[in-house]
Amino acid sequence: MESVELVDVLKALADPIRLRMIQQLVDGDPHSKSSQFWGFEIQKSTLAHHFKTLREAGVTRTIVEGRNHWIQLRRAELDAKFPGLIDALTGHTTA
Amino acid sequence: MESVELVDVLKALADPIRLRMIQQLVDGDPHSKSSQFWGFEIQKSTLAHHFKTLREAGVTRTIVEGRNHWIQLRRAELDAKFPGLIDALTGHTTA
DNA sequence: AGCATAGTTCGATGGACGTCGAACTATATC
DNA sequence: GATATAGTTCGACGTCCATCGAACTATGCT
Repeated sequence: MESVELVDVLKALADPIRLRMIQQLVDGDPHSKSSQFWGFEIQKSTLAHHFKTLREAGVTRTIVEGRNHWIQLRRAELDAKFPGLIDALTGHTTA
Repeated sequence: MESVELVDVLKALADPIRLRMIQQLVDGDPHSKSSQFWGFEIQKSTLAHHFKTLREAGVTRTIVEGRNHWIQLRRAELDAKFPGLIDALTGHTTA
């Protein structure tokens, strides 16, 4: 996590799909990777690609439970390293 | 400015050069576009490309004074539309 | 007018990226 | 073991983008 750079986080989030993903993940809870949950009209291989991009950028972690995978925002680490960033990117825009 | 989308701002700032640019512009004052000011080791055509990218994303404005051009962060508009974003991207990284 | 300077625009190039289908891995169920 | 299901990986394809050099525009200066 120490090696996570801001510019790489921004690259990861500068995509409409992935930006909406973290906005849905902002509550900090693990969410299913099942495509039904997200409502994107993309193939599951593309979905997996976006999950990987977020994880490799240090934005999310993956939890595996048997056949089911969960994705979770690394809220605490991100807030510690980039204070205010997640808040600014997720819904507090018009508040 | 109403049509400025968050994802497009992120695309504009998800580049090492342009991220450093807005970090130098964060004081809100106009800064010379002269390459000496920035200290990047890139050609002036590339510099102009980055200026254009920031401007078209709604992040900066350009002020022309005779032969000299100035670039300025659109601080107030960005703060109004994306509260906390500029703060989060400029300098609070290691604090 | 002639020349220098500040900055942009254009065309080309190489690399990165989003998307997809197909193949693959791994777990669950019968 | 056989089959189904969840999700990833791989290869290909097309598009976008950062970079550069050269040409261009426009202002200032002599």
